[in-house]
Amino acid sequence: MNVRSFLADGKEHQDATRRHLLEAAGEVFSELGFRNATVREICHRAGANVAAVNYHFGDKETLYLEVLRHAHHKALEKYPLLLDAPESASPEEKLKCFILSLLSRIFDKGPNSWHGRLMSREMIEPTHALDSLVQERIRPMSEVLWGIIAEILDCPPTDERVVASAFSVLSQCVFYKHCRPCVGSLFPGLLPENEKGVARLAAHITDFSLAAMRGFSSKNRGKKR
Amino acid sequence: MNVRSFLADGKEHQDATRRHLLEAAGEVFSELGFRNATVREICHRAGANVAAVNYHFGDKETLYLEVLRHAHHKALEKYPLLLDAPESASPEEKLKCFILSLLSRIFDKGPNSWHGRLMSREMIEPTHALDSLVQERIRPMSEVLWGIIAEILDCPPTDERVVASAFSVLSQCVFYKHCRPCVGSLFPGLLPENEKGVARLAAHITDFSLAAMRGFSSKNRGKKR
DNA sequence: TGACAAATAAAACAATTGTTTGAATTATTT
DNA sequence: AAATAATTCAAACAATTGTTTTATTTGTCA
Repeated sequence: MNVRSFLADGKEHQDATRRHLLEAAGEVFSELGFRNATVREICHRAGANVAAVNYHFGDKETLYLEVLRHAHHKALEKYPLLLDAPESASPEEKLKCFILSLLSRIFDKGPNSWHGRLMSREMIEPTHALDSLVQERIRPMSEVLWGIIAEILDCPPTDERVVASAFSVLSQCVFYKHCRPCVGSLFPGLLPENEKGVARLAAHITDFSLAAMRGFSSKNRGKKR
Repeated sequence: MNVRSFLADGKEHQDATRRHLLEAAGEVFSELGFRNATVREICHRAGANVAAVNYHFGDKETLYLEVLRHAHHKALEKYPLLLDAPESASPEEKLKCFILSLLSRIFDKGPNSWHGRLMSREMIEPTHALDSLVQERIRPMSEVLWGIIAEILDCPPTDERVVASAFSVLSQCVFYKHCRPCVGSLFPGLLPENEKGVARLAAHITDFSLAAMRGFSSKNRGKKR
């Protein structure tokens, strides 16, 4: 069938429709979810024929998998897990960077803003792709977070309080995305509209979580250190 | 068309198919969402003909609205906002009850377990019904929570930290439901499987949030009291 | 019991959607 | 330039789904 992907050597001007399909599909999938997105709408936005998806990707599901992979790659390329935090930074500083990076990915605007939305949607309404998404993307991210929190709590990373606290941090980050219509209807002022808003939200979540964990680790006092 | 709903006086044995449709629709809608749920599957589970939905409710969307109303009524009937907490309880105790009640509604098992799932789904993938859901159900709930947190933080209930902290509490509660497949794949031990698991999760969220807010309010020290 | 309304059932309708087909067009190679 | 492969396109197919229609059954009341 399509052999060009195996020998794409500088011929980026080729595969134009394929790339257009990936971009359009990313938008449509992130807006409507896998099942509600229609191949016709995707092809329309890509300026391609209805048969283009099946010709270039085989079927709708394979296209979706390719879109997820593409988004994963692009999102982490733009926002590394800890942004520009140096290895020597304190765990508190790293946590702040982690939260800001995650929120930035989730609330990214611009032509790639659908990356975060697609990931959020996959977490809520999982397809067959969830397993690999968790293994390749979410687990490594979680392990970084576990490491940071273990340092803050002064616990081994496998301690249940570490995992629970990590989920508490993550939950606050994804909440504003998952429940955006709800939050917007309830208290519009808290929804971040720009980079400044994202930073403000990140600051709150960081403060809240650090205060919580300081309270936790104060119970440990005397056990370690 | 159907006039029995206006004069249903003790004739509960009537409207059997109507009730069966409501129950079946609740299950199917909560499992698949509004658009992915099919009238045929609902009618099949209700043991009714395909035309039953249109005969008894007019169309699929009206059925969905009726199901939401039904679920709202039943869920709050079973789990009041603060459970059995007395009016004189401390705000910390009230917060604990609030969180346990919310989690109980979300993770309720049994024949009515779809109530919480349906609400969660409506928050994530809203239909036209979201507005009334927020006004009738979520806003009153939030105002109770704001009041509790305002007491804990010793702030006026309109303070931005109160609203942000309330969202931090809510986010932790809904996270395990919204991201259940993800959490299960990442760390299965934390997903509550029974009443005891729900209580344990509620305890963690309460501890975490109270510790966070104690840290917050300590910054206020000297300003009030 | 018989007339009338309510409820149910089977079938069909109309719209949507993923996919396939086969011809036409474009690009690449010999 | 001719031949071959790759791509695009219009049309149609097959399956699904919300809704409607029409006939039949059930229940109620005079």
